[in-house]
Amino acid sequence: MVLKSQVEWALHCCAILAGLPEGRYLSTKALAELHGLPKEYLSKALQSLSQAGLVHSTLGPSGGYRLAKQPEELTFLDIVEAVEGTSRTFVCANIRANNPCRPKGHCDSSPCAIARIMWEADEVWRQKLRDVALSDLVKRLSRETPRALWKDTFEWVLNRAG
Amino acid sequence: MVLKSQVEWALHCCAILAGLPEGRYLSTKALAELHGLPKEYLSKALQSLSQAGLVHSTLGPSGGYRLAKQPEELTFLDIVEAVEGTSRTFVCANIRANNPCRPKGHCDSSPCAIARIMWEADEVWRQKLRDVALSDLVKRLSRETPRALWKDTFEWVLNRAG
DNA sequence: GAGAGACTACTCGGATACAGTCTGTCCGAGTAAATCCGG
DNA sequence: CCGGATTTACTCGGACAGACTGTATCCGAGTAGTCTCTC
Repeated sequence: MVLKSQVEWALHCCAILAGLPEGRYLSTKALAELHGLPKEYLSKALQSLSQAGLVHSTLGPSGGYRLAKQPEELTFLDIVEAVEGTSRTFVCANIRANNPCRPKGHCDSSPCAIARIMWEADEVWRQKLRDVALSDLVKRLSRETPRALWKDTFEWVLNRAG
Repeated sequence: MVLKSQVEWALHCCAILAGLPEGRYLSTKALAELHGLPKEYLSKALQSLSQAGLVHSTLGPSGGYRLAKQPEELTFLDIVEAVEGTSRTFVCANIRANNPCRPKGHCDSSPCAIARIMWEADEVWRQKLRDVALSDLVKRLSRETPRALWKDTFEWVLNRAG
């Protein structure tokens, strides 16, 4: 059970988009080159973000993507769920219903205890991701990235931004 | 990103095995019939538990599986990791290294901030699963399952146990 | 110089392969119980 | 009747296919800005 690589890509792209000046757009091509990723496939991840309403897109030359909200209002969970889907990581097939000792017509009043425990764990995972805003990520990255590289990168981005 | 169905099966099987008297074994066939599962495939889940050292197996007639430890010493995480593997749910491809602005020979001192955040979330998920022992599950199940069904089930199991 | 039409660059979506994993099945190796045979 | 060797029945464990999802690529349709050509 591993998250798709698109999750990582989407997070990196959002971090870049968060540093984009208001009103500017950055194309899939630029994002793909910046991260060394296949453009066509990366576009699928960005489409997911777009469909989830996290980013806004514009067509035509100098088109591309920008964030649809402020970085403070976007959480890790928003991005992860946009790509990975919102369904829980544990699905309960309710196999207890197959117990041959079970009286016919017996109906379970509540979900299986196993499922509830697994869902609780799933929920703390999601909560942890909800607690981190995109702005927090940008702060961390700017602190940990060498000053020169950070500056060069955003110069590069601005040259490519429409 | 969804856990395999074998995880659910393994948890249910361990709950049954936890109710088995000391020294008795229960076969894959019995566990499969009890849960309405394909015997051959369920055996793969049990093999995983066996390889992880969570259960002990015996061959021959009246052979099968029993827990290798006390239910208090087995956690949800043990069982989940035995089936699903211990690797993290987020893998970092370190795509920041592909940044064309990066000076040659630059070496990252620490893992990417994105990976660290994702790994923290992964860790709280695991911790939540670590906090629940198999004995806790059995307690919950015995409380929530109708008395008669609970009794009949273990009678059925004891008749099949070698 | 201004406006209309053609052109270009980009996004978006669908169609199409390829690979890896999950699901499911089969058969062989090995063992414990049961049986058989000799004493 | 008893004990040991043999047979048998049953188990686990690994090897072997099919289905599904994730990964990756390509191409066409639609759009907005740009360019060109005409008046």
